[in-house]
Amino acid sequence: METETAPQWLTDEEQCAWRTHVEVNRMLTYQLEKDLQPFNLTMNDYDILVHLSESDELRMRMSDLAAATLQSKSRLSHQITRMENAGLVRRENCESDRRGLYTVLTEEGMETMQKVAPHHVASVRRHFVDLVSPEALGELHKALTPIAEHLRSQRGKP
Amino acid sequence: METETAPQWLTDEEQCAWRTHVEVNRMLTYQLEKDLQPFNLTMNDYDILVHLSESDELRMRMSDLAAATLQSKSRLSHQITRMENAGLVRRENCESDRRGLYTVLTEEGMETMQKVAPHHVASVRRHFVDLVSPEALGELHKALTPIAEHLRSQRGKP
DNA sequence: CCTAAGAAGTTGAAAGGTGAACGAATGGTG
DNA sequence: CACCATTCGTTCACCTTTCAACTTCTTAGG
Repeated sequence: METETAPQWLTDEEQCAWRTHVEVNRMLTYQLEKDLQPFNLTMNDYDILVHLSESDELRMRMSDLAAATLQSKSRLSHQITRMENAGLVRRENCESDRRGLYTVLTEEGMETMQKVAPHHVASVRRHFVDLVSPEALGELHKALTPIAEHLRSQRGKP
Repeated sequence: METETAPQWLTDEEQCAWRTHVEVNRMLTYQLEKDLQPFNLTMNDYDILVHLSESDELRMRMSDLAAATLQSKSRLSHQITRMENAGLVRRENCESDRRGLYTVLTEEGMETMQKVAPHHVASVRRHFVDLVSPEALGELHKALTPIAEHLRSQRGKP
């Protein structure tokens, strides 16, 4: 039995909006990454530092950190090894679950964070936030919210 | 001489909007990539097929394709080698500039494109376009346009 | 012309990412 | 308690991306 349906192509407006969105993301990622380079950090590094610095006791379980930063355990494991070698974080055993580990922000990691954050924020302003009015930013946020919710609900489905 | 300035942190609204934007992008990329997997294509592959299929004579110079898809020449070269092995494209010499090469869409590449496109479009609808009203999509587009322009103007600066 | 500067693309090694398989530890169930 | 499914995090083999070096060709200037 055929269940073929005529494809529901995008209208011109939809296509334009979609392509702009994709393009902005790629270029934005590129710029932010570039602005972090002088500090020898990637966005991935930075993201992890942010999560740790905002968490209780400056530490997070590997799994939680992987979920929070939307990456696989495998990738995070490699990533943390690199950051450990760079002195930004340190692994620490978990008392309550001996399979588990904490990633802990080191003093040096914290200092790096504090040094870099203003530059990164400036970069986000320069390439994104300050380019649109607060109202437009609000609209943007409102438009993206249902999408974010949908995508969160999809995570790890068939 | 100190040129230190108090960092201009993001307001709560700005931060929320920004974080949502980043999160949407990561999750969306993940989903779209996943929806292409059954066809043995990555978004990078697909993007290249789209560019070729929309270009004159179904062919583009390597450099132009690299610029259009926002990747380095080196990366594109490896990428095209893989796609060539998969039979989707073929390299062809350029008469007018003997340093140059064309990437040409093959018959098989075209067929793949036609087979996959409806699914990909459906995926874009399901995870993005259809989740917001046409008005909201318009607002989103309007908000992103100045950002896109700014970023285009930044490409390859110091 | 001839030459030097530079553009087009490729290459190979090193770094980063992926996914399956693994050992260790946990926790619910009979 | 003993079992087995499940979770935690790492590791291995394999693939992709990056970066710098390189070849070949073009082009602008003397």
